[in-house]
Amino acid sequence: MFTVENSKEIKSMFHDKGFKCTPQRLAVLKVLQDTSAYLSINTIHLKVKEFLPDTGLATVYRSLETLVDLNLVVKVHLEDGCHSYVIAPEGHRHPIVCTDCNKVIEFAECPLDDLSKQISEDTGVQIKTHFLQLFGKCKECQA
Amino acid sequence: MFTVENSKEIKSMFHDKGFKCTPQRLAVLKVLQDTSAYLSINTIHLKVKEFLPDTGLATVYRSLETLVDLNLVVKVHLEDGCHSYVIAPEGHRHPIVCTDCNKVIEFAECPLDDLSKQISEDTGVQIKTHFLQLFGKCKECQA
DNA sequence: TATACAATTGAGAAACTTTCTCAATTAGAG
DNA sequence: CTCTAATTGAGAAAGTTTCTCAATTGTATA
Repeated sequence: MFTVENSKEIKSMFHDKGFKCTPQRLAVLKVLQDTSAYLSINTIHLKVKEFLPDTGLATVYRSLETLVDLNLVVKVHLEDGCHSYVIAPEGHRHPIVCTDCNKVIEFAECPLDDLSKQISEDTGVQIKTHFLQLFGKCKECQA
Repeated sequence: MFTVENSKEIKSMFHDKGFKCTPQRLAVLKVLQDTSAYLSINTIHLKVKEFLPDTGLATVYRSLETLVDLNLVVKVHLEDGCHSYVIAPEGHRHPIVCTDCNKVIEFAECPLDDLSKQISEDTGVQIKTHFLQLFGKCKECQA
């Protein structure tokens, strides 16, 4: 059977929410853990089938939904096209996406935390969440 | 025939890029101008057909592509689901989307302009663009 | 104003993405 | 080990987006 790193922790995360810890779900998680880049559903499906050849596409959709629910994975938007997924960053961070290789680099600061209160006062809108992605060219792709 | 506000300016924007100024394209633009909320393709199609009943769905797709190319319209992502459109804000601004009524409120400051250089230095990534949306509850929906 | 041409349109087909259905399987509690 | 409910795979169905092509239309030019 197939395992991911820290599988005990992950197992209890599944159980805490009443989800079963299935090989398919772990495979989807592992694929994303091993990549740290935005992957489309189809790419994830292909990579999962290297481990578990019988995995159906619908299961990949369902597994991703579950993993997002557990905050282990984030659903993201690329500039053209939607519905890609990446392993969730720890804490409150935002990704920089390399437009050449799709790799994700995180940066620590969130400039919105301070600004949100200011904006709430200025506009009267109760700010609840925000969505921020940066796009650029990573070191390797510059070379 | 159907006109939008500032139609001369808009007409020359089309011509400058070699696009024709068609009633369908103006209708799509007008629908978005009159709403200032994120609208899905289907909603836009319905509203356009109130003016031009024969407009096909494919034309709405194509018109939106053209309007995005002209920077008159922005393609955006809502929290669940994709591919909605809104009239482009002037200058470099980001939207606050009301999660109750989908209305868009803009705020002037872009916190990323200053931060981008800092992040480029820290991470070695050449930051090219960024994507930022805030979500909250607008004044009216709070009442 | 009339003409010619290339861009645009509508309609439906086609491609692609996502969700649903259901019988068979399986994880996990007892 | 057994039982049960959750999960799975497969394909159908639904939904979204793009493509094709003949007919139409905006506009540059005369």
